[in-house]
Amino acid sequence: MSINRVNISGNLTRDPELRATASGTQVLSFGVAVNDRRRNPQTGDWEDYPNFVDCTMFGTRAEAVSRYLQKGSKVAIEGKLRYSSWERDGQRRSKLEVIVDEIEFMSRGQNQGGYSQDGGSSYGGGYSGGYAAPAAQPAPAPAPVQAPPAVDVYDEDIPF
Amino acid sequence: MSINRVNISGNLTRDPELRATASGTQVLSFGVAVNDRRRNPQTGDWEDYPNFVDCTMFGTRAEAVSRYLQKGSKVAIEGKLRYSSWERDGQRRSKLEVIVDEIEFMSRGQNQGGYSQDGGSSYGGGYSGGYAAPAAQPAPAPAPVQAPPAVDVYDEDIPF
Amino acid sequence: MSINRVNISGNLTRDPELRATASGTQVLSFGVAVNDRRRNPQTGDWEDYPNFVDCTMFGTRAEAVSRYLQKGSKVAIEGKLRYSSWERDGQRRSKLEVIVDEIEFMSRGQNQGGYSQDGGSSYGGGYSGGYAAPAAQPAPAPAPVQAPPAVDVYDEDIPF
Amino acid sequence: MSINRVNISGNLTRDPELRATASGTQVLSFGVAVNDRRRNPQTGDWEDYPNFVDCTMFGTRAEAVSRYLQKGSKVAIEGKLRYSSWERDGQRRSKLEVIVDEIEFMSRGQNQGGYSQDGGSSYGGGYSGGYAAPAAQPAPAPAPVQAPPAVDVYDEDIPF
DNA sequence: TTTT
DNA sequence: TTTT
Repeated sequence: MSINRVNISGNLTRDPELRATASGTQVLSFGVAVNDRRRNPQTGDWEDYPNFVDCTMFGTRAEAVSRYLQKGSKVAIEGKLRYSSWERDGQRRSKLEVIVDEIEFMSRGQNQGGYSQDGGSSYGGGYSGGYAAPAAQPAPAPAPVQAPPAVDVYDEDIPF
Repeated sequence: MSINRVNISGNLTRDPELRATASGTQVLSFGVAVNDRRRNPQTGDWEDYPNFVDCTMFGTRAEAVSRYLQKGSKVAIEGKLRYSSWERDGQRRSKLEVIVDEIEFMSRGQNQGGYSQDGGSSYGGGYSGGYAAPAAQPAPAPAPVQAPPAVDVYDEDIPF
Repeated sequence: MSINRVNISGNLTRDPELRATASGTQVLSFGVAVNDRRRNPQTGDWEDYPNFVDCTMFGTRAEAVSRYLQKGSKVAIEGKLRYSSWERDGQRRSKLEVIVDEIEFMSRGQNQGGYSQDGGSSYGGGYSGGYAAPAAQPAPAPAPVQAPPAVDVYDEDIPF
Repeated sequence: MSINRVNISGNLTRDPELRATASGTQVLSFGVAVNDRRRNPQTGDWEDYPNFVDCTMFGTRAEAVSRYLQKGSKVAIEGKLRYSSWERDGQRRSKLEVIVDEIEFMSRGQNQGGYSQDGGSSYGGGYSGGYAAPAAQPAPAPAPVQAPPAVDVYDEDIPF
């Protein structure tokens, strides 16, 4: 009954892969980049140092979740550390990964459009709950628009 | 040297309030509703049971963060539990709240528009990083749009 | 599917209470003091500021766990925040507590040895595993003994 | 501004190693075995499956902490995941480890007293606080004593 | 092997 | 490379 708890947030580094064990358990694998915002000592600029974390999710939710994730999706994850080791070419190898207990969708992922707006309504197609349209269900093409003003934030030296 | 760690996600239940202590430290207060998705035993429907958590954030980041938050904003928070007690009308009162160490923006909140799109580009003005336009900086009114198809998810009995 | 996670460590502020719901579910209640070690601005001494956290544990483990806990026991706990509210004397009251998912025993509790000494050794009696004899299995009264040499630590200004 | 949080408990798999960077920062390295208690599907017995986690701690506390730890010591740790990668023999290698923010001592470790007795008490020497005598300050050999009754716990099928 |  |  050790304590073994991980909470991370970040972006998928690749599309998730879904497979099944011999006994039929669904297994979803994906990588998450958990960024550390640090100032580069040379340039003085804020930079993201990624921590690449392999994640695995089991069970019926694995299949369901897989439809909402793709490379670039932002997620918050709760899970446990799991160590495994094996031998390759006479060399001992090991890895530490995260077994996912909970996952929350923080973006609607690539190509999922839909951040659409109703003229003036308070919540334009707002994203407000951890749910998202399946990646497979494309939204109608939205109108052109500029990139979000994230730069402002850097200008203000606020590296949350 | 105790362990004291909280990780929660949820939506602001009210606009945040910014004040300062006598010594000038900024203090930001807000409430977060952390929903438990449970099936209603009566109806069999999935329902959200809210856990209302008071949050307090100190320091220079408090002021910066305040500009990105409003009622309804979705956030992920990391912090510590803090207990306080006082007397009112001869009655002992106490509360448990969360002192915020980290906060991540998961939505662009109410009235922050801006999820604008570039016709066909992969990421329509997407929200992709925990940054958002200040609430005080209104976006031009966007075109009307349907609500997101969150219902699909319920239809499939997937209560993440 | 919000994130809702708490990890704390501390000492029981009272003996745990075990009861059962109408439907027979076991419910264990106890308080935990999670100490913040801070320097007193007046005296400059390290002092413990307690955060009193109410904890509740459900299910068959509740009964099992109850036998290992008593006032003073040190524990590490993993759980979730749960909010509840009610009315008393026409006044709205609410509380935030921790629903326990995991508990780890960090001490053998009160009356179970009492900082006793073997002639001269600095610390009579190791503790090394997270398990302990049930509180219900009383140990013979130990001999009086001095306080533990925790002072050494303070002498070195190490306030973990 | 990502969330990156780890809470684990377990035993040191080796004595910690203290070194310093070129710039003089202290660095403490140690391994922690975080056990999963699972039933062996073959035998039906409860068994510990270890997750080996490398931990690194920086700064002045690293040196202080090193004196309280040794192989076998039980600790609770709070920290962050950190990824690093390098090349060896033309092969890309990487690792995921935990950067320690907080550490709490849960045992007095191996060779630090050893279940010694004060005349008659069952368990000589309580442990109640997260502090311990430095490893460097050896205790006189304690009297023989029975093993702790951890077996009781297994007998009752309670695998906390 | 890598995301924003 | 491994702890209890």
